[in-house]
Amino acid sequence: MASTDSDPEDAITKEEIAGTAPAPDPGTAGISQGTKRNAFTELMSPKTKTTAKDPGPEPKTLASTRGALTRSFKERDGLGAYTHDPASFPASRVIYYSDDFVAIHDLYPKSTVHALLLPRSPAPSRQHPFDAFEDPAFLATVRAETAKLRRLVGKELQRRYGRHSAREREREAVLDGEMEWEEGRALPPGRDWERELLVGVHAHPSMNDLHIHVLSPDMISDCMRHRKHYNSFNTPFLVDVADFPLAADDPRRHPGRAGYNSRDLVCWRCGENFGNRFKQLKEHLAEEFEEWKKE
Amino acid sequence: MASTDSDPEDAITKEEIAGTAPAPDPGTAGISQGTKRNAFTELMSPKTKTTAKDPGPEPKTLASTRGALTRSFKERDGLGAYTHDPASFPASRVIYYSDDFVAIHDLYPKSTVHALLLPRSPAPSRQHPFDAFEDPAFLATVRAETAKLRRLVGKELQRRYGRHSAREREREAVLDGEMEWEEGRALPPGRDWERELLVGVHAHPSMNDLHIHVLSPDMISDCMRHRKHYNSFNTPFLVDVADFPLAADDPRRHPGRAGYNSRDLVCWRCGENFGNRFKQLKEHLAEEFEEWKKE
DNA sequence: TATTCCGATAGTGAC
DNA sequence: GTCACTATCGGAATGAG
Ligand SMILES: Nc1ncnc2c1ncn2[C@@H]1O[C@H](COP(=O)(O)O)[C@@H](O)[C@H]1O
Ligand SMILES: Nc1ncnc2c1ncn2[C@@H]1O[C@H](COP(=O)(O)O)[C@@H](O)[C@H]1O
Ligand SMILES: [Zn+2]
Ligand SMILES: [Zn+2]
Repeated sequence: MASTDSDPEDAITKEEIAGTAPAPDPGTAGISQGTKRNAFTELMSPKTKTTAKDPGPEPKTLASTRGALTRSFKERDGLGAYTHDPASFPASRVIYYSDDFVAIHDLYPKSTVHALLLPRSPAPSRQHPFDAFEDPAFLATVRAETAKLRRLVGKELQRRYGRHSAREREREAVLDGEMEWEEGRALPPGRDWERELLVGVHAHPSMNDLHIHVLSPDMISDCMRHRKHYNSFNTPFLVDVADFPLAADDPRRHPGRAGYNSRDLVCWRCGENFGNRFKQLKEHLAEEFEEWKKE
Repeated sequence: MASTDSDPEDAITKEEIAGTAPAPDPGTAGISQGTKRNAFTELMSPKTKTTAKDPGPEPKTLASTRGALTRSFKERDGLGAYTHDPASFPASRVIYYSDDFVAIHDLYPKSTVHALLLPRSPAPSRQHPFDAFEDPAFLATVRAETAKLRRLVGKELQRRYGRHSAREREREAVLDGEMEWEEGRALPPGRDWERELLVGVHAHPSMNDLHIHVLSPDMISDCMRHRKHYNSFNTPFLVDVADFPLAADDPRRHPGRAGYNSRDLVCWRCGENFGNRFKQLKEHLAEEFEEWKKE
């Protein structure tokens, strides 16, 4: 039961990444590909009591950033800080950035891995995603960048949970010569972590700056606190980037009318219906998480 | 601010009434009429952490009583213990009893003084009050006994709050010769505490044994905890004993349909509407209580 | 369908 | 509309050298 210091599921500490300037190469910046640890680890989860060293979801940090920008970031404008000045954030928060995009770790992750892709173009950033994605050129660049971030998040899941995975271990065993394998036959592919990721936008975002969610399907997080959190990622309220542009009569254009957020709670993995019993769903999800890792 | 040991608003301790057997005379038993203190004082209020000396609203006491009776008192039958064996309770709980009635202090009082009258006749005791009161003879005896308890409770209010009351002090001043008063003119009557008491039954009782509430209108109590508590004494859900027998089409026969218990919270004294804001109502009631005592 | 705090509402179990 | 416990649901504020 005791986890070791090098447990890949552990979050690294702030100190361990201190001084690491965000790398300019958007493809790999913030990811130490050959090492066990990388920037895809999170700060201490929010709302747990803040320590002296780590003030948690930092109103202080945002406030100080704001001073430099002569601009006020209200509650729902919090993501603007990242696109305005990505360099001011530690690598534990900003995964990478370029002139056009910033990728970050969600400050209130709803799964064990939860990243956001933030386009930096001011105009579409202020639009509703359904409107912004009407522009085919913009949609294309977002899709391409989302694919990149998706690969990174997939690799992070592999790094964290690969050792639990039956498929990954099979591949490893063949590679290490520990398992019989027909000469010339293709290697076992290992697990396709990317395929299971949730990638999309909320039908009615609360944060004003355009952002695309890229997250593990596990829904394991202390920040997952109520029904709307869960349903926003496990109903049509989450609109896959692949689904754009939306038809004019797509019901997801009226998420309130469709009532996605008030649906019964249903396990994403086995379909069990939990009604309103959020806490029981959470306990069930913890069990599903263990099984899921083993696939 | 510091209260003295003899503050008439204080509850007396269990020790002070220890060994006091309930007096057989239902008219005055449990009330020490000539003294400052009497049995109209309450045990430590429930749900505050129980001490070793006073276990609070005593599941222990009821459980041990049950053993002697070879009978199980479930949650909603808790009042049966008093009519079955009133002598087994301390005078701080049982105000008085006779062959036909037991008067007790409500274990979860919803006002500073809150008594219950329990008829001991088994048949009507198990009926809904609306049905039991269809019997004119029974209703007459209940009315007479309720009038007695009402007088006792009125006297208790006078004992507790009389020193704050302008009308009581006026009378006292005349009696003491401290105030000019025309020769032969009737004395100032003092305050009619009885008149303000709430006396009645709940349109849909939760406790199975027939009981009549007799309580101060102040609604000041730690046991007053939610909207239904308050509305059950401050809407037509409380049916005055004087209103019986009820007409066949009286809307109070269908309290759920009438929605009394889900009404907005309205101050009993000034009529201010607090909507759903129970806590604010409670704070307001504390202020009203101070003013009310001064009347 | 931002978080957080606080409080009102709702379901359960009570031997 | 018993109590007591837990959990769910609901509104309001969120900034201010
Ligand atoms: N200051 C912040 N930094 C990073 N992520 C945030 C911040 N504030 C909110 N979020 C996340 O932004 C997302 C906004 O969700 P939505 O607007 O519903 O698509 C949520 O997942 C939040 O956890
Ligand atoms: N064990 C008990 N001893 C004395 N009073 C009780 C007991 N249990 C409940 N009560 C009171 O009985 C009353 C029942 O209210 P109702 O049935 O709505 O008329 C409430 O005022 C309770 O506080
Ligand atoms: Zn499941
Ligand atoms: Zn008032």
